[in-house]
Amino acid sequence: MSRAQTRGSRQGRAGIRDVAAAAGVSITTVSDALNGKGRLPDATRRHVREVADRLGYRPSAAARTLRTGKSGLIGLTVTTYGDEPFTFTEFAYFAEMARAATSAALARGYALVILPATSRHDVWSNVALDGTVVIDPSDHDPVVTELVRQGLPVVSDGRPAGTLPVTAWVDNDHEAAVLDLLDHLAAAGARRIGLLTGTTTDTYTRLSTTAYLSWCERVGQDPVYEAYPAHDPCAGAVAADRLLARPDRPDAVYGLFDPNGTDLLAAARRYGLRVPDDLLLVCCSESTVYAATEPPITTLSLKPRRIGTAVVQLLIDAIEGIDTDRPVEQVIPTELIVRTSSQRRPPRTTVSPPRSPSQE
Amino acid sequence: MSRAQTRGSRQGRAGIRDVAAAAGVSITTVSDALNGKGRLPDATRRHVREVADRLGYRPSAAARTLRTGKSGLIGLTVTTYGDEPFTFTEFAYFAEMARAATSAALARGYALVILPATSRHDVWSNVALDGTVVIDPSDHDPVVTELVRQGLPVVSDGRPAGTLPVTAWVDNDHEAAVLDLLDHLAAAGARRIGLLTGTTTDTYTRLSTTAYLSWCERVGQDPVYEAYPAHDPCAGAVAADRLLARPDRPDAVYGLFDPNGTDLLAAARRYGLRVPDDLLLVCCSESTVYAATEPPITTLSLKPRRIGTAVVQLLIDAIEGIDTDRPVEQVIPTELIVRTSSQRRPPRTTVSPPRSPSQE
DNA sequence: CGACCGTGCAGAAACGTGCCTGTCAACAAG
DNA sequence: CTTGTTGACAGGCACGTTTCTGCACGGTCG
Repeated sequence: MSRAQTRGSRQGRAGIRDVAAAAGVSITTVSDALNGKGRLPDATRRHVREVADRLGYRPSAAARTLRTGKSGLIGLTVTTYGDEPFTFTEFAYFAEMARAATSAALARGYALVILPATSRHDVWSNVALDGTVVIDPSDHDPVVTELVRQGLPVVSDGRPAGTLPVTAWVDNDHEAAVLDLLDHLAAAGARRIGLLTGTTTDTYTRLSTTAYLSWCERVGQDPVYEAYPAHDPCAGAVAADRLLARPDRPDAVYGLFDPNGTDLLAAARRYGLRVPDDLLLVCCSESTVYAATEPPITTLSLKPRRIGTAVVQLLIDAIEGIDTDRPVEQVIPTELIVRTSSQRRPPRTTVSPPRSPSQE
Repeated sequence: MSRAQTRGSRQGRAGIRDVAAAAGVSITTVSDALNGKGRLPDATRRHVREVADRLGYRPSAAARTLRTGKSGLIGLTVTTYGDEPFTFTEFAYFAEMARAATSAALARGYALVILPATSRHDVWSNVALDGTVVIDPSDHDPVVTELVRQGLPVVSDGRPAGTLPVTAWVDNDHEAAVLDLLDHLAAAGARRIGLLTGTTTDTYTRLSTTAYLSWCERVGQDPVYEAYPAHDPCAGAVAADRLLARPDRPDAVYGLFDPNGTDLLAAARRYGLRVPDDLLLVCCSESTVYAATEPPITTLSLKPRRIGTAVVQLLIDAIEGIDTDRPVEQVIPTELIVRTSSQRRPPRTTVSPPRSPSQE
């Protein structure tokens, strides 16, 4: 009795015991009634629900997690440069991808936790995750191997390098995208295509660059490229300038990173080059600003929304042990959004409209 | 003994019991040794740590949360339009703010959970939060009142409207910022300043608009503005067009939302207006693209990184019951980044350099 | 020499759920 | 009347920690 009083006078939230006592039933009945399990008459169910509502009862997430082993939390791990969680160059991509992932997770009753890969270990072990999404994991990522060792499903955005044992992955076909794009530029009249690339060794940069080199070899063009540390927003402008200052100046450029479009446009203005007449321009970006620049710039979209959605679906399937017919290795097609900057002879005077927000 | 065997042969992770058994000490000793509590000789501490490492022991976050009542998780709630977690117009702001908030939280041992305000209730109650950051809560936000009722600290980004009982808040002085900005335009020679604003009733839009109206009244100018639903990216371009098509066409425009800069620039081109000669332009944005547009556009920065950091610091202080000397109502100054678009007579030929990434 | 005290550790009670195992009544079939 | 069956609930254990309480022990002091 003194126990009951202690509980009853407890500060804060009401527990399942209080509900059981107030409803005149047992704890089991309350649990079953609220979770829709067991075999109870509807009258009891309604009664218990009503009492729970009246007391403002909210089940303890921690206790439920401890008991069931499922927390309903998914980690969203993003590679970091320096001490900031995500890098400048991937802003729009990450934002869109995270947005889609959050939506998809929420629709299936999960929430997303942002966890930088380089974060202190104590934070990682302090949150109970059901699984993790890893964006572009590095070669032998210690975080990934540790998670896999703990038996947690890990789905990566980006084909895992080496023998990284992820549960599933989703990626674009970066090589095909670059080859397509270079063909597009060549068809528009480009004779010497330059590349603005990064000095980092992540998969995206590596695959795109080798695709460029092999394309050059195939068509017999000397490669013309500049590499810079992609995490430094100022270095991009400098590298764009360097590329256009070369004696073997290209008449078309593809920039691998989001801000390269404005960087290259500014550099072209500085050298008095007209776009697209003197210089064709394409960059990889998710930003809508390139629809309204002067001139509008052709972009390669990696479809981050589809990737974010796919990654989360795969992860939750793995968590819940559902054997869907979804392949565990998915390749999402890219989309080349052709605008003025890559058309030497604009066949129409109309400008492609801004992308609809309700795209898939 | 059969118990011990059952435990020993358990699949998956090792528990604190296993560590205690392997180290030949009690559970208490293990807990104290790993958490740096109690009074133990260093030899015992080292021994226990070593055994724990050898077994790959990771304490269960759920059990710890259940016992201590602290989860180390902070909610990041963002208002939603439609079914997507965050809106288009706030992309750069939200991304920067979330990035800073994540960093600040991580530095103090917390992780962030993204939780849209309109999400289903079951997701909210399924995650154990120590507190929540709310971005721009609406008037009588039901989520906020519910959280406060549960005794959780809530810190809002944006001055809470009405009598919303938040623990603390951080905001810009939007009125002062707009007044300053309008003075800046007037000093640059603007005679009739127009406004591109939103139809929503959130605090930011409301305060900025009333500041504009009161400034107009003070200087005796007729207000010239167009409002549009800010969550629709296409509507912005249309509204920008409408504003410049008016018979009382303004010779300077301030756009409240991030994409308004490119929208207005495109509209000006359509009407053959030169910037800044025929039209002065300023918009509120965190995007770096406006440093490289033609011409570069003056922007008002709300300093989302400082806001994100401040919000998290206040929240964690409240969670941990620390009585700092930090004020619970903080006003962060805005920054007007003056570029060519708002200077009728460019005094220099140099263009302001892109902002350094290492700004505070 | 007994009372006292600080040290080093162990036992066990929570934390709040979910679920497995019973119990008890009612009822039908034999 | 006995026995099997089924519905409607109660009891109690387990999840893996943290932490309060307390025991044994050796040394010190009155």
